[in-house]
Amino acid sequence: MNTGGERLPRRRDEARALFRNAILEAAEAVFAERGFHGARIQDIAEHARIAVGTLYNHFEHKDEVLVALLEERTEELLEQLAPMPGDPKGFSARLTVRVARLLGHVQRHRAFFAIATEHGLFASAVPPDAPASSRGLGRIEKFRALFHALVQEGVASGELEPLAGDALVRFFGGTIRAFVLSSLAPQTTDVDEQARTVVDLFLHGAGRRKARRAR
Amino acid sequence: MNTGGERLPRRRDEARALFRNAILEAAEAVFAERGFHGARIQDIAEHARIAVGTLYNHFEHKDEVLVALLEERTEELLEQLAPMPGDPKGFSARLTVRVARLLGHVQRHRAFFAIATEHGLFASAVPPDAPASSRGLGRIEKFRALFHALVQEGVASGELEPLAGDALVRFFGGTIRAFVLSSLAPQTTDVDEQARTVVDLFLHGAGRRKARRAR
Amino acid sequence: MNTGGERLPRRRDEARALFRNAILEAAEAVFAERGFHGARIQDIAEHARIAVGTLYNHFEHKDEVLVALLEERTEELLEQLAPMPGDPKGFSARLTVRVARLLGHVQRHRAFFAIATEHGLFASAVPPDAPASSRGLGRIEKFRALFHALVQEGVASGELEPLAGDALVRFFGGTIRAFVLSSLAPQTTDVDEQARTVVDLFLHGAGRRKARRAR
Amino acid sequence: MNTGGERLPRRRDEARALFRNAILEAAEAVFAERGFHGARIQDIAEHARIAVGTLYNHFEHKDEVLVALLEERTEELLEQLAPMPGDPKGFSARLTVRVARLLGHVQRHRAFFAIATEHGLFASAVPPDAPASSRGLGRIEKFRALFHALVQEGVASGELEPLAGDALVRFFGGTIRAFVLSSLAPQTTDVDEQARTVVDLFLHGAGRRKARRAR
DNA sequence: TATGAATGAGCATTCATTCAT
DNA sequence: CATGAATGAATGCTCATTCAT
Repeated sequence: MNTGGERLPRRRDEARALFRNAILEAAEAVFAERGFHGARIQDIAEHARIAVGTLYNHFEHKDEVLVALLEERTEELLEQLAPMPGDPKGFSARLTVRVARLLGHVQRHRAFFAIATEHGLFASAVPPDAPASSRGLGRIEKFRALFHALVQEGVASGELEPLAGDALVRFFGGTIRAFVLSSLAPQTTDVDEQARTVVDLFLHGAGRRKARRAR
Repeated sequence: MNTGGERLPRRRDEARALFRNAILEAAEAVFAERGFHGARIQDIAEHARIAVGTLYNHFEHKDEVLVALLEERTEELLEQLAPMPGDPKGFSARLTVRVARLLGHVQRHRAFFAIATEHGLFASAVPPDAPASSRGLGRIEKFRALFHALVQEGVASGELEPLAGDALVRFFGGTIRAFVLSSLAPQTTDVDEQARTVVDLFLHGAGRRKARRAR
Repeated sequence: MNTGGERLPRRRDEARALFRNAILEAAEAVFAERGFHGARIQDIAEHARIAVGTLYNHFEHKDEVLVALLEERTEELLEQLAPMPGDPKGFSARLTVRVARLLGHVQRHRAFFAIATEHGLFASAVPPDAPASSRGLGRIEKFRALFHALVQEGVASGELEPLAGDALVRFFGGTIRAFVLSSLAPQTTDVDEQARTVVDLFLHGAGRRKARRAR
Repeated sequence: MNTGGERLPRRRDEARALFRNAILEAAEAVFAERGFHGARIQDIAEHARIAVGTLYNHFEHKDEVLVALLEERTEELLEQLAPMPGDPKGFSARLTVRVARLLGHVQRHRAFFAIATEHGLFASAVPPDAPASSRGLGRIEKFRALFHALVQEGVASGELEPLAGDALVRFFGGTIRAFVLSSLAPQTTDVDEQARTVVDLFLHGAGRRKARRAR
């Protein structure tokens, strides 16, 4: 049974979502090509095949477009780290598949993440007063929270050394980031292989091991 | 022998260096306060107590100021990683004191490095076409080269696992970066303690260890 | 006889009038608060609780709303100057009560007249090419005509000096305007007292009088 | 004797004044032709044969240009009302020549005063919050003050009836304004004749006089 | 006829860069 | 060389108006 009263609002919302999406995709492309400051609102609008005014019906400021885009892609990125049905059981194996998923997602949105890293995707240590950054903090926090949860998981499972402060969290973030950056390079790399390296290094470090079986 | 011919040029060069320095310091302050795009050439010139035109006698473009500044501070940063007379002998101990020096330097130039990290201090993976970045590559390369050398040192000493590719280099960079970022936060942190953590994590990872002596 | 054919149109007209009125009242409020250029069509529509499109079903341009509003309030203003049943007989007494009515009306629509005076309520001497003003002339003319009639009345009654040209008309207008402006100030003023002053000054000027009875 | 130390600053100031003047004159022309809101900064700059940026080196905002212009012309207008060497002695005769000067000045800057009257030259009763108006108040006040002084002069000389409040001041203002407006009309009018009428009406009103000698 | 989202021309303002002094 | 005023291209954003529903 179709309740007519809902149909119109739903259509409207769908339309809004379509626009919003088109704008964000256009923005992703233009930002990736020209960088944030080089991207003109005009360009984004044209790329989305809408008028400038229309864009401004959906976003108040240019900043807001970038923030929304970061938000959106971040959310997706975080989803890659979430557990999924077929994931293996052991902590390190689980971690490996998750990291592989994350690296894969980054590679698929390579161009965008390249500029996103410059706009505080992972961390802008001392955020400027810009309004964009205010919401940005929330974004960073989500990362930190998820990393934190992952680390706790490892500590709980006994596979991670309980370390004071958030050193482990930062360490994990830094390790991930280092490999995310290399994922951005144009040459295709084996994501699974990379993920294994990430997790191995994260767990055992770069130090020489006496006897080591399969890694 | 008349050294007059040399004296004047030397004076001139000294004067040029003074100007250049004043400009870079002013730029550091203004960039730190307003970010690169928020900093007007005018502001920098005023802060350096010179005229805009004078600034343009020393730098061709605004970009160039940023690049020169990154170059300068990077150079200093790299110097912190170089071996120094009183440094201990063992690889990990040597590494620790070097990392401590680096973190200390970052803390001293906190405000600047905060914005520098956003402008590819450590790595901008897919550099945009901006002229600034073209020279930037050289800067990144210096880092990579130094990190590479450090890692080789460790491998040679037998304390680092020889890993294919530049994974170790990236891993080291990522680990450093993670802690550099936290150095940028306003609270004073114990640099030596941090350095120990960095090196320990770098060497042994976050995994649980059976028996561990002093870290 | 079936009046149905008339009923509907009448209803329609009533509806139109309701809309028109709501719009004009909303416009009065918004113009008063933000001035003509500061008032967005959107604001007016919202204030009238209708959609922008609806407003455009009743007025072709933004200008037209202002003009209609001026027209409407002007008409009312002119009505205050018209003779009314209980008015006294002598010219100056008649004039006084009329002026008192006018000042009272202005005070009641204070906010609007404040901006109206800036948009040629009384006179925009050299009208710009704006379409708004073209009809505006008619409005000014109505004033002039009414003032003219009043002056003629006075001349006919022998109480006004017959002066060449429209000097008297302008003089009367200027005098009225001076006191209208002060009526716009927020402090409540005694309208009757003001009207007496207006008429007295208009009739006898500001010059010193030898012996003067009750004014 | 030429003091070199002063020459340069003086030149600079002269240059500034020249620019400022050119801008104001251009603005007068463009405002007069298109009205304030119709005048684009671009137009004004072009008319002054300078670049837009240059205009902004002399005025912060578009508003400021209008305000400065009003200020400037107002000042000149007020100067017309000031006593001058050859002026006659008696109050009314003195007043007449002053008013004639004022009307003459208005006629010479006809186009500008036409739009100025719409922007609060004489009085904007309830000033909007616009920054432009804040200084505007000072301008109005100068008028009021001068009118007030003139009126006091008349009262002191015994030729004006001492009236409570500022009624006389407003009355004078209104009378002047009425004739200023008609001065704005394109037909050339005899300024002296008009001035006589203004003063006569101001002094004796429009009422019928028994016996009247020379006016 | 009411609606309100889409439209895009229009404009103030900024700021890197130049160049006459 | 130092100076700093002049330059004008570039761009974010507004808002009256249209029109498909």
